[in-house]
Amino acid sequence: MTAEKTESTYEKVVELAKRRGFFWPSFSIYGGEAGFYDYGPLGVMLKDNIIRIWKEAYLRENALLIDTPVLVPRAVFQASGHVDKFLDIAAECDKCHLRQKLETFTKSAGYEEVFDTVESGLSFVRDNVVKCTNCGTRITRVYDVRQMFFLPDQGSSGDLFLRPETAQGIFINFKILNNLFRGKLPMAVAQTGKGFRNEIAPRQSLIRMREFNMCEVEVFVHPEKKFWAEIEYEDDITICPRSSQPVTLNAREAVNSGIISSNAMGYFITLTQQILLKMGISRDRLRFRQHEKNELAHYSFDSWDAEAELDGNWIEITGIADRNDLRNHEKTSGESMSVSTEEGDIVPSVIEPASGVDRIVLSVLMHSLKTRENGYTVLSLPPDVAPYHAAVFPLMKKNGMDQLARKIFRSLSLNDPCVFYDESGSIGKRYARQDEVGTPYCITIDGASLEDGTVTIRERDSAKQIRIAAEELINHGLIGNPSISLDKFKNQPS
RNA sequence: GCGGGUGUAGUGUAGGGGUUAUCACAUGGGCUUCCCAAGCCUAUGACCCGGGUUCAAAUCCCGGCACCCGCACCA
Repeated sequence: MTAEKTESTYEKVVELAKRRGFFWPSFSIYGGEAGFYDYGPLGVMLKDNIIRIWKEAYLRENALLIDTPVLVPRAVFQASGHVDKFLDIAAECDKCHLRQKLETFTKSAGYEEVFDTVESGLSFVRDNVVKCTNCGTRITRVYDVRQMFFLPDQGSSGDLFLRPETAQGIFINFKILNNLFRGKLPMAVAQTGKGFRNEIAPRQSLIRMREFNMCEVEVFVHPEKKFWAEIEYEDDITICPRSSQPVTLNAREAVNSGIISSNAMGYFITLTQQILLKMGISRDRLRFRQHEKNELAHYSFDSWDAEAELDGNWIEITGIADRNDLRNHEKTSGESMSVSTEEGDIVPSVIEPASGVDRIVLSVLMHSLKTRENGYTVLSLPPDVAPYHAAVFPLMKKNGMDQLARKIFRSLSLNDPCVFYDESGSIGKRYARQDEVGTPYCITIDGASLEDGTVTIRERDSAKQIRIAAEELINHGLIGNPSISLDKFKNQPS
């Protein structure tokens, strides 16, 4: 009676995540709350590594970092358009209580209207007969579903909202930041932090959460040129332009041929690909897709999503949007957002690469999950993304091997705290436990170590090992140490 | 939000009105073991929550919550 079921990669990762401590549903002793997940010990380390890689990549672009509040007064999201546009106009059938977007009702009745406000929706259903798609009753009840959480009247000037994106914290500080940057353009400002969206139907663990981690950069460029820097990279990118077939080419070609609209857009699409690959996303399971016109957010007029393939579905993990927020804030606040250039005063345009950290964490785990021929699981994470860079084991807990192993562990962890010590169970069990959480190297102290100070170091993916002086590892570290590069393991026996 | 399915140790599961609630793996301790989840001994650990039916509910019914699938949604 048990149906034949192949476990999806998603299910394997969720099971592994709970069992080994990457992430699990929050608040579970009180029944849980949909859309919230806790990061466990290994998950925090993995997530922090992913954020670090992102941050380092943008520091190399001379980006400025900033950290602004999660709670934001109404005026900011009034100006950005979120208060008015970041909501769904919904309707409920009085008889069968079917609730869905008003537009879903009106479209199936043959109308093309789009609704921005409850008032426009109400007057439409007064003037036109719109029937329930389920039971045929006339629709009269229209209401709005806000996608921002908010705390009514908690601020000194009224309502406080939990930010749905970190970006506004950068825009409203534009003048201060640009002064710190000595008035130059182009300029990039980066922020990492939490965002909140009141998802109606949170799903798929880390993919759609109501509280989530984001990494956002606002790149301020000259509005006509939209130029950041020469695109030096020749990397092939899989590109899906709006309403046409996917092509593979590098960003410079794509910009020159007009497939990608600006230098800055092309530059940051390439940079995004490089960052995602470094984090452990698979090249052949990554593509960049341009938004259809009707898909664009209210603030954006061109947008490309980096999408990762997960169990056959393409999921957005980063969005690169062309937006124009400074003008809104200039208009609403009365503060000038213009910058003096040789061609006169201009209000910069914004190119925004924005990443969902949690979705990247899940994608990296799913893309890294491998199964050995013997059925055991290996997480093939990039060494500097893995929670632990190495594990140290005494081959056996006797003859002083454990004392020496602990000593070597101590020395290693002075320079690199991401090292794990384990002396329990058989050696094979310890290797397998580390494989499953992606630890790239296992260092074993054996009988010979006691004689000459060498240890064996086993590489995760090949399960092969070489012998090396412990001092070499202690002095030169684990990540990027050429004496333990992958080719050193190639010709070793299994 | 809608419809359907599922909820039993850390994980995966068996059972299905009265059981000391099955099994495996994992986990702790011990023995053994000089390199890949080995073996032996031993210990800990579970019926999602609330209400109802019943002499008796983990089991049946209702409600809630969570997860999964489909639809809708995804600024």
